[in-house]
Amino acid sequence: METGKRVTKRRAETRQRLLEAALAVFAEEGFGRSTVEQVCDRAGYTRGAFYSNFASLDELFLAMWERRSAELVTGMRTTFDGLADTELADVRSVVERLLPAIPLDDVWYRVSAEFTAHALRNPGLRRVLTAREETIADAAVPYLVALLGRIGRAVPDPAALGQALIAVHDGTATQCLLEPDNPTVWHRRTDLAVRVVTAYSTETGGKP
Amino acid sequence: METGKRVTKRRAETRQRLLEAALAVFAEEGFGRSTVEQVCDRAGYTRGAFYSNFASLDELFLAMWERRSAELVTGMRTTFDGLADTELADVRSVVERLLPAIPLDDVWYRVSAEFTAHALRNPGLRRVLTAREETIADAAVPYLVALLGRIGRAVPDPAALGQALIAVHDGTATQCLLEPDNPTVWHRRTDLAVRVVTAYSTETGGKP
DNA sequence: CAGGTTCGATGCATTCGCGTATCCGATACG
DNA sequence: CGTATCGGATACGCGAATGCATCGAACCTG
Repeated sequence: METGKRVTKRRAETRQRLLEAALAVFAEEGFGRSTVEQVCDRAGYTRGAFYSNFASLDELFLAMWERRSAELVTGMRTTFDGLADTELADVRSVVERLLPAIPLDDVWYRVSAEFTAHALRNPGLRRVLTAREETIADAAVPYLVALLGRIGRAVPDPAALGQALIAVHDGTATQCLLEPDNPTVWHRRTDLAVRVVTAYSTETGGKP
Repeated sequence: METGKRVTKRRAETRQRLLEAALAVFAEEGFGRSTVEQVCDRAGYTRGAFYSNFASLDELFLAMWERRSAELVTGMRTTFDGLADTELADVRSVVERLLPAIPLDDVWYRVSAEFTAHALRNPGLRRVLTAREETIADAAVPYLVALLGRIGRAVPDPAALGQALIAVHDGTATQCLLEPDNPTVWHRRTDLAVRVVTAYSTETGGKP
């Protein structure tokens, strides 16, 4: 009786499996070189199922990306909630708690990078991407600000810090995944984050 | 009589035009969705010419990327040389001289982003990419260090600064090109660079 | 300027991927 | 339970892109 959706059930399962398959296929082949059939094969369906659920590969790509990145944000949020009361001494310790909350998934990052390139070509997708980045910043920065407050630091311009951290994350993520076995790169990633957070916050009077 | 290359002349021209066409086509369509024929059409040749010069689109992609990125580095070098004697007061003025030397080319960045994604899938290309980043850092950091020296600042760990700046550049470039008409993003880009350079350098005694 | 060589054009066969139209089994509903 | 609807499979035709094999023209060389 509800308005709109009259049909459901295994359909969700099918969609889900197609989306998962797409992530894997895109990561291996690259989005541009991927075909509808590859995705269907991996998901265990035929093209009929695909076209019954999506109009095009582009649409699937977008749907997959949105779902996945949304999951990432919620994952971040819960992780943040988990570390409510931990020992915090300085900026470095704060960063070292928060950074691992953003997992560097090789598979996801490949797809993510291609989505960015894709978005740069499609004005419509640009808004989607920037909106997502805003969401991420809005999710992370308040926690960061709170934690910094606990060690006696204030953040004059949270939005600027958010944008800076996203840039730092993206940039260093590339470097880390290009040389996953080079520990130096990873250390420098943390270092950079620490310095940026420091630079965007100021010491205040006392710590509780 | 020289060993090796016995043939040349218009071939260079052909190659060149194919490479240029490839850049444009890849930027518009994305590498993955580009075809040999599209590149040839834009260059004014037929597929015969292509297969006579390259074995595959992948090979062309790599060749084009290498040429272009090499040009970028030499371009940077000459620009740096040009600003030998300019007024420099503080870190910000230094950054404001150096940043524009790295042009944010929309077309190139799209291709570049896809190449990165491509490299993440091909171990062989990873080395190529990291090597190029090293080259870029090696080209830029010495100038930066020298300029900082002129305003009484030293850089304890130039390599770390190099990696940090590359990350910052890549990350903020994405943001700027996603919202090219948003001046805030651009300002923050410069800001971030200034703060990072500041954080990675220390004040010394006097300035000449 | 004559010779052979090289470069790029052309034609062809083939494979690949797409999108649709149709059919059959599964599923919800009365 | 029977039945109507839905979801995915199957089958088909089409267009596009590939890679090669061959041909004619442009190019150096002596």
